[in-house]
Formats: sequence, C-alpha cells, structure tokens
Amino acid sequence: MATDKASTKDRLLDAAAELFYRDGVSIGVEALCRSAGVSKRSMYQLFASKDEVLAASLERRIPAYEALLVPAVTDAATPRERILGLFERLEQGSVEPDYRGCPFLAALVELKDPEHPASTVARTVKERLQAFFREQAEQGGARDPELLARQLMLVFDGASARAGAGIETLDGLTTATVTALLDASGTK
Amino acid sequence: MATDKASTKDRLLDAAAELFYRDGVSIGVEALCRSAGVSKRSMYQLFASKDEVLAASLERRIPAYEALLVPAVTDAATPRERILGLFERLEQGSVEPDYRGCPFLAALVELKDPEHPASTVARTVKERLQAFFREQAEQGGARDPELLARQLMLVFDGASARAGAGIETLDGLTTATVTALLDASGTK
DNA sequence: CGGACAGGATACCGATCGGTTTCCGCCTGG
DNA sequence: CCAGGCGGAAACCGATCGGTATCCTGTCCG
Repeated sequence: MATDKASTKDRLLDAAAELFYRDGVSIGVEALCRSAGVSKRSMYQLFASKDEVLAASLERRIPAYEALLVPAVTDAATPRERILGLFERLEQGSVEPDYRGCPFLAALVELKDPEHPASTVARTVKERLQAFFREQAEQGGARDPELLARQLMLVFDGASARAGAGIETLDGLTTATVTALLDASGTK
Repeated sequence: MATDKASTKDRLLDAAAELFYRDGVSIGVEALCRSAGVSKRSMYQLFASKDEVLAASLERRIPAYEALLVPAVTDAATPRERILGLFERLEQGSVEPDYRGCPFLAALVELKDPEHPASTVARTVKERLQAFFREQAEQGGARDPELLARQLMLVFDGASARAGAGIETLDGLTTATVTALLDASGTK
C-alpha cells in the first residue's frame, strides 16, 4: 500500500523531473501525466498544483545531484582536489548528449518568480553548494573563503548554462579557470 | 507611410523585448499585442509567427546592448582596462531593480531549441562578445587568448544568470574574478 | 469629395492550458 | 462473495494558446 502509493508518486516525480528538465517548466499537466502513466486525478490528490509537482520533482533530484558532485566525506583528498574533482565531474556530465545545464539554475531562470515554491528549492541547492565551496576554501586556507566560494559559483553556473545551451564544450575549461582562482586565493 | 509602418513595428518590438525579458518567452501573443497597442492582424502582417517576433525583438536589442558593454573604439585604455570596464558596466546594470540577467542567455535557456530563430540571434551575440574578449586578450599579450576569452564568457554568463535570478549581488565580484584571470593569463 | 488602404477591434478556429469531476473497473479485506 | 476504496480514463470547466478572417473607422491622396 505504502509501496504502491509511493510508486505512483515516484513515477510522477521521475517523469516530471525529466520533462521539466528537457522541455522546460511550461510543459503541460496533461503531457506530464500521460508520460508518467498517472491520471490527473491521482496527481491532484498527491499535490495541490503543478507548481508543487515541479518543486517536489526538483527536491527529489537533490540527493543524486549532490552525490554526483560533492565528494564523500571519507575522501582523503585536499580541499583543492575536492573542488577540482567537483568541476571535473561537472565537465564529465556536460558531455552527455541530453545535458541541458543545471536543472536548478534553469528553473530559477525560467520561473522568474523568486516566490515560486520551486525557486525556493533551487535557491537552497545553490546555497548548499556555495557553503561547500566555502568550507573547502576555509580548510584550504584561502585568503577570502567567501569570495572564493562566490567566484566558484560564478564559474559553476556559467559553465552549466553555457554547456547546457550548447554554446560551450568545457574541455578542461572550468578546471583551468578554477585552478587560476584557487592559486590567486592562496588555497592549498 | 514608412514612418507610420516603422512606428507600429517599433512599438511592437519594444513591447516584445520588454515582455519577453520580464515574463519569459511564454508570454502570449494576445498580451503582447495588447501591451504594444498593435492588433494581431498587424503583427501577423509584419511577422510570420511569434517566434519571428521574438527573434526580431532580440535582434533589435543588440546595438544598445553592445554599446552599453563594449567600449568605443576611440577609447584609449589598455585591453585590460577595456575588459574590466565592461564587467564594471555589467555590475552597474545588474543592480537595477528590474534586472533579469542577460536577455540573450535567458532566451537560450528558455527556448531549449537551438534551431529556434531567436536562439540563432542569441548565439551570435555571445559569439561576438567572445570575439571581443579574444581580441583584447591578443592585444594584451595573453598566453592563450582563446582560453581567456572562454573563461571571461563563463564569468560573464555566470554573473548575469546569478544576478538576474537574484541569488548574487556582484559587488565587485566579477572585477575581482576577472582580475585574477587576467593576471593568471599574463594579460597586460 | 471620393475612393483606396492601413490598421485597430473583435470574433473565430482548433488545440491546449491548469484544474475538477464523474464514472467505472479492479483489487483488497472482512 | 461482497463492500469499499484506490486510481485510471475521460468528460468537462473557463481561460488562453498561436493564428486567421471579418469588419469598420480613420486617414491620406487624387
């Protein structure tokens, strides 16, 4: 029962994540439910509105997204290596043919409304990534950890957007850029 | 006659530029024409489709956009100063309350279709900016002008997107970042 | 003064939007 | 075996989508 219900919800959120990512937030409820094999009736029993579905589908992506990018705590590398490793994984992911950029940044850009429930989710993800950068910057002895973290976010989001839009290929570009910024900040 | 016709077209494209920028590309033709004080009849005499209106409205913005960012050729500054000045003007523009990021990058993100006529226009603008960076990098003696130009585009688009989404304030952030990259590249 | 044309207003087209409701079949527990 | 409820299918709601066609007024030119 709990499994069945979760399964319906899971199918819906998985399809939502994929369609919102591929086609943008303007995708219709009809197409969404058809693709998920879920009736609109069930969708509106699980969620109050399409906006809530979007927010939940983004929230659902967070664990996999962070697990892909952020190194495990057991990783014995230096802060510098952890940061560079994250950007390497970003570059690896960006070469996949259906890569469309960071889904959270895309949601923030498409929904221009910062009050939208999905915007709140997306902002949280960005803040957590920036906090990770800041922690690593502190551990690495950066001169200004907050500045370095903000610079790395600039590079991260710029690279995501440009690679996602198909106007940049990121072949070592971010690692070269991040290396220069790490050097300039005195991060070990 | 030519003036009248141009005036209708101008009103339409001005309203289109503003509405597409503020509300996104999903804004309807009805609302667009209402805001422009132009009938749909006239719009469809001037343009084949809404997509063409979007592309034309983006194209129309190019001169003002480039004039705002790119320094005049009479400017006697060094390449480094020209690049830094461009980012200073970006930061100045980003503090305006209705700033929503680079309209060309936003269009590329929202229209996920690279074949869309407006995507072509937006890509051209990005390529021209990158070419400007590359020229300045060459003049400044950068070790790898193409690499530096791509790095600057990363910073430019990352900063536009983040400031436009309201998750970054850019208070000297880009100039600090660009300075580090210019230094690392050996640009005078 | 008259006629031609531009262009705004508006109705209309089929399709889709987000969201609600009805119906009915299937599965489960008693 | 039967009662109840979950949930899929689909009709339905008013609104809007992109796009077309009709109408009618205002303007300009001969």
